Parts: sequence; structure tokens; C-alpha cells
Amino acid sequence: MGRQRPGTPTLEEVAARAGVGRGTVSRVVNNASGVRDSTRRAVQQAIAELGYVPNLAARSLAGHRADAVALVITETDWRLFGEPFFTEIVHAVGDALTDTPVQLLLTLVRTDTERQRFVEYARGGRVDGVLLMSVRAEDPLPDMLAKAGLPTVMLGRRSGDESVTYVDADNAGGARGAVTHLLNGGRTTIGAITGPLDMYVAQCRLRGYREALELAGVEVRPSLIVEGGDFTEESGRRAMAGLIARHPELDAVFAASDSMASGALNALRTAGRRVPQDVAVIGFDDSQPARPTDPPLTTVRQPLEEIGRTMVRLLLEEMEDTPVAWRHVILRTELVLRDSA
Amino acid sequence: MGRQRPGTPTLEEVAARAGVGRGTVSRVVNNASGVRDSTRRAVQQAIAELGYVPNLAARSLAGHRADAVALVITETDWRLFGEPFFTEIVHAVGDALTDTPVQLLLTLVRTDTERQRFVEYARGGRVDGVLLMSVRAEDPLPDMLAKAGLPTVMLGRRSGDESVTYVDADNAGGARGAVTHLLNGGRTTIGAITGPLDMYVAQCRLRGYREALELAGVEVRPSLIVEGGDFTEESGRRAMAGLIARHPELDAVFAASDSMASGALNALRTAGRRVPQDVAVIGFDDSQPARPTDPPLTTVRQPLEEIGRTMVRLLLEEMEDTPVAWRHVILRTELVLRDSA
DNA sequence: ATGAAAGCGCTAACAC
DNA sequence: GTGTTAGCGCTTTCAT
Repeated sequence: MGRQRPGTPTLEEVAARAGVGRGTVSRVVNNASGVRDSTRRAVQQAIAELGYVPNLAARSLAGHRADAVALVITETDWRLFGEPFFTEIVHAVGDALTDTPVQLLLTLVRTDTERQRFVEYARGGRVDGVLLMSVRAEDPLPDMLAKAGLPTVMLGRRSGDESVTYVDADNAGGARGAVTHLLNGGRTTIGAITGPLDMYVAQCRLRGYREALELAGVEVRPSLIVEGGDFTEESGRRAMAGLIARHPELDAVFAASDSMASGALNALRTAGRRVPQDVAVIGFDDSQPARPTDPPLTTVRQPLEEIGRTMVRLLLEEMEDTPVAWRHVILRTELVLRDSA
Repeated sequence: MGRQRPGTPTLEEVAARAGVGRGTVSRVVNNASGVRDSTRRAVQQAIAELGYVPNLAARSLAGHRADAVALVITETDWRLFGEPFFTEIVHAVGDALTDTPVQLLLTLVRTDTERQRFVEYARGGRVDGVLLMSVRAEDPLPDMLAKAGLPTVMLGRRSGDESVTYVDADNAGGARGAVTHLLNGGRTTIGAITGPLDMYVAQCRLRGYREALELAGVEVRPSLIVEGGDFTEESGRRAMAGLIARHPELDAVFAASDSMASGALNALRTAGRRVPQDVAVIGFDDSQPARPTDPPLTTVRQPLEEIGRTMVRLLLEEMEDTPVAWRHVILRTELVLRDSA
């Protein structure tokens, strides 16, 4: 292995060619102020002629920064790879970084080996900050990074009192709004298909469901609540099948993800129910514009673009030398009416 | 921005603590040979006590290597993000790197700005090599990297005489095999739904179709060949609709991607044909195990795992100081019979 | 086997 | 404004 070809011109050579000092060249390269325009031009020409490219290792070593941030993709995220959810967040993060000199690095962390290697990479100073997506509660990575003093921002939180900086959607509020909407529409028997309840996000969405009912003075009936093993369509289908069997009188359902909502929809159709005439379905949108084959279900939309942008903003702030207190941002969701539910 | 927290212990401090010289610590860290076992242990203890982590910028600067490679995701790839194709390649690459100290970095290159930034990143020596996926013919990136002398390996090639090192599936051979299989099965009127013919991969697959017919002494009829605008299902559907209208007697189709094959299948069903009884369909598999909703079509399978592994092998070899001639590897494909086509 | 020393190419602080 | 200089923390000869 041998990088940066031998023969790569250095700052020094540029300086010599332009007939100036190293410092001046450095100023030009980093376009700092305080350089006469004529000098600047001379240096720029020398740079062009020599095809000079700064050695980033040297810059990093001297400047104490890497001008790069990592977005970690855990095994959990991996399944999301295809999801519009994932894609949109990455896009948003990339966009937010466009006007900075910061390079975005996506890194896979699937095994302990990879986690270890990444931590050494990050602690070694190759990145100035880390973005984490969909972290599982037991994942030691956030704390490892925190202990190492690395600026870190998570998407979502692991529990109610998350210590690491995070950006999250208002899951409880979104769910509450959705269920309230159903109640206002005259629906009375509303089921809930939740995500795995060992995940905080699932707990929040279920809480929102409960709160809406309580606010409306409607009894919360445990038999109307079904926990899905995961957020998939199949899970939703199965949960719905159980629900409809137990409660044929059911006239609305809140599902904790749009995939589950799709599954629920299929189950309902199989059972001969019309949607939304007989039963209204609202999903909590995890993967945005549903696949073309999906029905236009009403969903609780997360502001993915804003989430990504906010994560970057927080991260950049933490990367400033000013030590910042832990921060938590919760962004509102939006109810998108796609049918007349 | 300020990385590697002030207060991070250095090699020097470890050396002091262990009562040895800097060089010795370096040897231990890189576990080089020629260190007495007792010394090694002493150093290791000092490292543990101090929580020492090597500064990668310094290592890079002194050692002329980054111990990292980039896998570039272009805008073109971006659509593939969800595809099993993409996922499997990335997985394979990650796996192939497991036993090395090399960190895999996925980088987005969607715009000129991002391309520029990435090139500076790479030329700046932050990575030792670059992996490229599904490069479009006009993309300047491969040549920019080549000019910079950066070890680069592409998945697929841009044309018949690609100069950059690449790993490709035997597209022509795969297509030839598929069509030969159809012929052997007694099918006589075989249509071809190609990809966009400005892409080399599409040309190769079409060529394979032609060759199979010629080898069998069957006339190649231009009206049986339809070019799709892209590799999508919709493209396949449209192409098939045209084909079946023009050639109702058609009894088999070769499609240049599995998505197109799915589209073709839908179009056939819409037209009232039974598959594979009336019309056999074989797709060239770009995205591996089709979605659950897809029919179990017979496909030409690409050895994705092997492709990824091979890419890494070539890249690592190019990264060795020994300058290597350009290399091209073409891997065989496999016909997977999923129905009785 | 191990210590000492010479850089790697850059930034930033300081002098002029 | 611009040149000079002292490191940044490590790898790698070269002595010993």
C-alpha cells in the first residue's frame, strides 16, 4: 500500500515556484484573508501548474480536524437500506453538508470486529463527528463514542432519558393526532397495531394512541392493542387478522408503521372489509411515499428532510470548540390525509 | 471543530510510562516482530492503562497509507440502494475486508460538488483505493482517479476496451446460455427486451441473445428486439406489450433484467397468456432473490458475492507497492431454473 | 532487541 | 501582507 504517489507536489514546492513563503500558500489554499490579490493569483497559478493537492493527513495532524463526519449504518439499519426512509435521511444529510468542506462517510457496522475498527477509526481522529441511525437499546456504540468525547448525534433515542444528543420525531404526538383524527371522524372502536415494545419508538407511538383515547374519554381496551414482532408488513397482516377476529365491530386501526398499515389493509380486504368505508387505517410512516403498489393510506408523516438537516446542524455545533450541553430536538409530525378515512 | 480530544495520550507518553523508547511502542502497536515478550507485555499494559489510541493522521503522514478504501455510490447507484444487488455487493465487500485493517467507507457522489470533494479527499490520501459501482459511460470519475494514480476497481465496464481495472459478470455468456436453454426447450420465436443500448452491459446481453440464435441457425429478427429505456419493471411491461402485439406467435422472451422480466410477465398475463406454458420468460438477474411478490422466474444469476470479493482482491493487489498491469476479470454466470420454462 | 533521530506536509503563532 | 518557525504524533532507518 502506498498512497499519495511519490512525486506529489507539496506546499513547499508551490511556495518555491510562486516565489513566496509556505505560510502564504497555506493562506491561499484555505482562502484565508490577508493576502494581496496579485500574490494570491500567483500562488493559484503555481498550484494549477503543479497540480498541487493538499495532503490531508498532514492537514489533519497540524490542524486537529479531519473535515469529515461518519454516518454509521448498523446491522439494524441495514434492512432499511432499501427503504425510502433511509434514503431520504442520507440524502438530507448529504445536502446539509453540501456547503461545508466536510466529507460524509457512510460506514457499515455489522459485527463486533467492525464496531471495534470503526471506533478506532473515529477515536483516531479520522472523523470529527458521528451520526447514528436507528440504534438499538443495547448497542454499546453511542456510549463508546460519548466516552471517547466524540461529537455524536443520534436519530431517535434509546429511552426516555437519552444522554446522547438526538433528533427525534414527535412519535407520541403524531400517534395522538392520528387517533384523534379517527375519533373526530366518528370512529369509535379503534385498534392499535404496535411495533416491538422493547423499542422506545414503539412505546411512544402506543402512548400517543392511549393519550388520544383518554383525552376523548374513551376507554383503552387492552384487547384492541396488538404488539407486532417487528415493523414489517407481514407483522401487520398477522396482527390485523387477530384483531379483526377478536373485534369484528372494529371500525378503525392505527398502525405503528406504514408497512404494518399495508399488512393490516391486506388482512382487512381478505376478511371482506372495505377500507376506509368499513374500517379506516392510519399508519405511522417510516418509509415515506409508499411503494406504488400500496394503497394511498393516510399516514403520520415524519419530516425526514428536516430531521437529517437538524442532525447535521447539531453535529456541526458540537464540533465547534465551544463545548455544548447535550441537546435533544423533537420535530413535529404531520398528518397526511390520503383517503377519506 | 477539534478532534482527538486534548489530553489524548501519545506514543511518547506510553513509551515513558513503559520505560521504553518510542520505536518500541510503535512496534508493539503494529505488532511487528523483534520485541522481547516481556517488553511487549509491559508496553501493552501501559497502553491499556493510558487508554492509548493511535493518531491516524500522524500514522498516515508518516506511513504513507490510510488503511481505508472508498466505495463510491454515484447517483446512478442511488436508485439501486434498495436493491438486493447493491446490498449484496456492499456486504461482500465488507466481508472481504474483515480480516484486514482496512476501513470501508461508502461515499455519496451525486453532484459535481460532491465529485470534486471526493476526488480531493481521495487524492489527499485519505483512502488507499477506490471501488466504483455501475459507472455511466460519461462519468469522468474513473479517469480522474486513474490520472491521479489512485488504485481503482470498477464493477462492470464502460465499454469493450475499458482501461480501468474491473470485475464484470459474463453478460454475453449468460444471455447466450439463457437463450440457448429456451431454444433447447423447443421455443422458436424468442423475443428480446434489452436495456438502454448506450450502456455496455445492455449491449453485451443483447449480443449474447444474438449469438445464441446464430449458433442455433435461427434467424435474428429485428422486430423481435425491443430496447427498454431503462432496466425497470415498467420498461419491461411496455416493451412486452409492444412485442406481443407485433408477434402474437411469440413463445419465449429474454429480458435484460429481472425487473424487466417481471414487467414482461405482467404484460403477458394482462394479454391473457399463461407463463411459462404459452410463453417462457427468462430474466437477467440484477437484483437477486426477487421480491416476494414476484413470480419465480428463471433467471441468469450473477455471482454477486464473488464479484465483491474479487473487486477487493484486485484492489488490495493494486495497493501493494508492486505496480500491476491493468486487470480485467469476468466471472461466469449461472442459469437458475425457477420454473419449468 | 531497542533507543535515538530524521522526517512526513501541513497549520498557526509570531516576527518583520 | 508575508516569511519564518515550531510543532502535530507517528514510522522508519540507523546505530548500538
